[in-house]
Parts: sequence; structure tokens; C-alpha cells
Amino acid sequence: MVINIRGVMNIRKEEDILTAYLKKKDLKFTEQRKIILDAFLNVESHITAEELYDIIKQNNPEVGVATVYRTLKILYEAGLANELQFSDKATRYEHLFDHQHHDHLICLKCGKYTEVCDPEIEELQQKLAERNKFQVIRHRMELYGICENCIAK
Amino acid sequence: MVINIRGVMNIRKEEDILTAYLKKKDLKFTEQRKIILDAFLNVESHITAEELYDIIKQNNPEVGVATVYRTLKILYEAGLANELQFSDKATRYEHLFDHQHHDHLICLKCGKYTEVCDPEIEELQQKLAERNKFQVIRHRMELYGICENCIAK
DNA sequence: ATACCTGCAAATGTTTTGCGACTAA
DNA sequence: TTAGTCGCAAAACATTTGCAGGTAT
Repeated sequence: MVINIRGVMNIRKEEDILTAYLKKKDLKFTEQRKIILDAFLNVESHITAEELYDIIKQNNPEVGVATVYRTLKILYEAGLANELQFSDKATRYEHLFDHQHHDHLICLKCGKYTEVCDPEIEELQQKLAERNKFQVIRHRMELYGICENCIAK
Repeated sequence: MVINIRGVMNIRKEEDILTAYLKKKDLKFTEQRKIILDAFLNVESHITAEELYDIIKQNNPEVGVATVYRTLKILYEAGLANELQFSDKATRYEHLFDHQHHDHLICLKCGKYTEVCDPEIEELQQKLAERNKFQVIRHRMELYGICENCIAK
């Protein structure tokens, strides 16, 4: 079986999830939503709506920005995307389904970000919430500082 | 000695820090910057630039919005304020100096936020960074979910 | 059929910026 | 004296929305 960058099987799976979500909400699976989903899944890293729009425009100039914004919100609600806000003002999205949860180290000098995950911290976050009788749905943790390369300089 | 809400001594201290920062950067300690600093320190909780501007307007209608934005950024750089971005689009500021570091629990139902601090997590964050040869300058951790009151409902 | 969707352009809300007058050091 | 500041209004962004025509179910 030949597999492309992200693997055909995964895209299928994610399409299934979106389809199921749309059906549940009485929404429609349109051509645009498929184009946007595919483009989003083919991009690695953390992208803004505008950036994704610019990519989509190249092959599908008929898709509007507003639809990209609207669809990313749907992907987020469907659990396929995560919303991030680093230091800049724009909202960034990253894949969520089939990707392990992770947090970020963000370099203040060069802007590079590294994905990290620490199960011990996750566990303590859970306990911290319990102590406060708080039920966590999701969280965000970002460490800002200087990365290895920039320290060296 | 009579002490007001925040304590005269503290405001002095924070004024000193700002003065030192401005001097270091060859910036000036103006009347407006003093007005904005005082107003900011007298407000508890997390405030946006617009909200702070609205408060200042009451007693000092001559101060412009742009100056409030510009000054909050300076307070941030001087280490007197922290920038936060909850789920809404506007940037919020909170006091930083002389306040213990803390993170936030944010209720997705009612919007209530609670300040929390867990030294064990802080320590693990530090270790996580070290493992990645990353030097942390600051961090942000927010847990989103449902608060005690909203669970009860 | 009939919700729901779309692209467009206009509207919104937040933050930044250019500018001529002003002021702290 | 002279950088740095100020208030103002306009500009710049990111995002949302109203609408008239189009489309999935």
C-alpha cells in the first residue's frame, strides 16, 4: 500500500470524524469543507486562518477567507484541531486527532517552538484541578525563554 | 502610619522600579505614565487596556487611549505587569511585582477564573526545560473546564 | 423543498502608527 | 536643547456578519 505524506488512511479517518460531527449537528459536508480539511491536514505546524487561506488560494481561488475561518472553528469543535495563541495576536491551529497532546517551548529570540510532553506535569495538573473541585476539559501550557541555539550565540 | 488599599509603600516601590527601567532605556517618567501606573495598581484582577482607559478617563479625561496601550506595554517590559490572553480576543494585564506567580483555572461556562499555584508543577516545568536545554524566562499555564458552581448546576 | 452554505464586502473590535505640538531631563 | 511623548485620528489587523444566490440532504 502506498502512503502519501500524512497517510491516506489518516485523512480518511479524519474525514469520517468530520462527517459524523456534521451529521450530528445537522450541518453539511460541502466541497469547501473538504478542501479546507485536506489543506489543513497536509500542513504541519501551527497555522493561522489567513496562512491556510493563502495556501488554499493557490489551487482553489474560489474559496473565501470567511469560509476558512468558519471551517477551522468547526474543525476545532469536532475535535480535529486545537486553538493556540502564542504571543502574536492571531489564533493558530494545529492537528489534534491522532496526535498526542503536547505543550510548547517557545524561543523569544528566534521564535522557534518545540513540542514537549511531560506526563508527570499532566498528572499534577489533574490533581491541582481536583483540589479546586474543578473539572478540566483542556489546558494550555507554554514555556517562553531562550532555546539551545540562541543560548549558544 | 495610614495605609490605603494597596499600601502607599508598595506603590512607591513600583514607581521606583518603573523609574529605574525608564532611566535604563532613556525613556521619560511623564505625568501620564504616573497616572496610568497608579490606576493600574489600584485595580485588582485582569484588565484590558480599554477598561483601564475607561477608569482613567473619569479623573483624567485628557489621557488618550493610545498612551494607555503604550504604557501597559512598558509596564510589561519593566516586569510590573503580566500579559494574559484568555479565550476572548483582548489582551489582559495583571500586576506582577510583589505578587506571587500563579496560573489560572478558567470556567468555560461562567467565565470565572481562579488563581492557583503548584510548586511541584513549577519545578517539573523547570526540569522539562532543562532536559530540552531551554532556558525558561516565563511561562503560562491555563486549565479550562467547569468550576465547582457550574458542576453543581 | 428547505435548511444550511458560500463569497463578497462591509462592519467590528483591538491595537498600532504618523504627525505636529509639547515636555522631561 | 533635544530626544522622547502626547493626543488625535487614521490605519492596520484579525475576525465576524449580513445578504443574495447556491447546494447538500
